Amino acid sequence: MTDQTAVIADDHALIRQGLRQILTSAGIEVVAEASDGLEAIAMIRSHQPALLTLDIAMPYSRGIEVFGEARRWSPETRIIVFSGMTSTGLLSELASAGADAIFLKREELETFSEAIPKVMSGQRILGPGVRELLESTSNIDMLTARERQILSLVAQGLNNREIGERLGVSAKTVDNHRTNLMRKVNVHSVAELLALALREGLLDASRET
Amino acid sequence: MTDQTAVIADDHALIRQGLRQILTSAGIEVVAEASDGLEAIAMIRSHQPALLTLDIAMPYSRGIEVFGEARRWSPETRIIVFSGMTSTGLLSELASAGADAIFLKREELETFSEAIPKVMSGQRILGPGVRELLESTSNIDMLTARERQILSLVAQGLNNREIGERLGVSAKTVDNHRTNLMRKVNVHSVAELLALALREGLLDASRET
DNA sequence: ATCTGAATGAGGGAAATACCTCATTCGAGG
DNA sequence: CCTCGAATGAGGTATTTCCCTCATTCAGAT
Repeated sequence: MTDQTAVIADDHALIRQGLRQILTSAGIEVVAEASDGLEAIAMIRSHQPALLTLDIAMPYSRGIEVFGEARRWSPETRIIVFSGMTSTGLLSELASAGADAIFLKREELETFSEAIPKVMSGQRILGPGVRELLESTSNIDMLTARERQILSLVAQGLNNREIGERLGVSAKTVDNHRTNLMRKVNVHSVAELLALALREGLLDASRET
Repeated sequence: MTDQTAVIADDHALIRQGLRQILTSAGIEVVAEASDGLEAIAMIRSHQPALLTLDIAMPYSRGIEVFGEARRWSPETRIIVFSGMTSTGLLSELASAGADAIFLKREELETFSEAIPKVMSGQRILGPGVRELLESTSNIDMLTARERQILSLVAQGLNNREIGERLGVSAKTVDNHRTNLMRKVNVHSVAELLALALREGLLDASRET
């Protein structure tokens, strides 16, 4: 485990290419690449690399779970998480779940390359963009888990009745959660709510996989 | 202009890294990189490269304009457009505006590297993902300009009255436009509408620059 | 010259949302 | 033990959305 091996997990080939380049230059051997969560877990399990670069493509779904699985199957592996989104909720979840480094994809190249040896030697790194986001205390991250879940379903176009069915609660309960969460973030219509969620990156904007 | 030079325009350093690698391997010299639209135009004007790889980051705003400007200032430059979004509207606009190649960022690496010499020799290429999207006749691109405008305002969280005020028409007119556009895309609530708009990349999902 | 599509506006009704109060349960923490 | 937050659910009302029909104007196409 003291060897310099890495697995890259990202659904964009172009990003993988960039990362491979950076890692190789840093003297790290890229032993496998994965383009989805399942593949990533498989690669982690079989290679037990010293480093994993993990793209959290979709918030509140598999991304964070892939992280957890990776940790579970290869606890010694340092994990660098890349996020395209800017969800403070997800970011802080990752931070407290023990990600060794978190970066936004939009960070500068130097940020990555400088961070790599530090991470390998055990330091924890947050990209500048991530640090900024985590410090900006939007009232958005005081939503409860249930409220976030409902927000996500609202954003998928479901109405209260449908959400209630999906979650196994009454439409009225959903209505209440909605009222509460809307008061918290201070908006007054679905449109405003989704506009905010979109702005804050709570939602996943057009995702495959 | 028969030399093998290229300019890369993309706001993600990681993607630029990947592209630079590919272009260099194809025997093309990357003479400049740009991380925003303005910079891109400046680079195009001063370098007049044989090739431009252009990231259309945001739909319906500067992306398509950057394309037009690039064409204007350097008509001989072949332009490869990369899109992260999947807006058929934007894609077909680009296609008819004469982009030499259009790819989704999620395409396979080979797709890019194989396409480069072809584009340099004058062929026009559409990535498989793009081709697929353009062929899937989504009724989304039969929205009128006014309807798109209203969709955009709805997505900003405004209600009918506010949109009416902003556009100088009655709330009832806005209501009618909404009804029409919702019928066209076959959705039945703001939430559904925005979910679809988001999915189709009609909106700009949290953008910096 | 006519026709079609786009934008404008209205009336009206069914449905959903927004939001208030109130109540119960349950688990975590002081 | 007891309080408090979170989740559940209900009653009730005002507002808004959704969507139907209908009408006028105007520009561009046939």
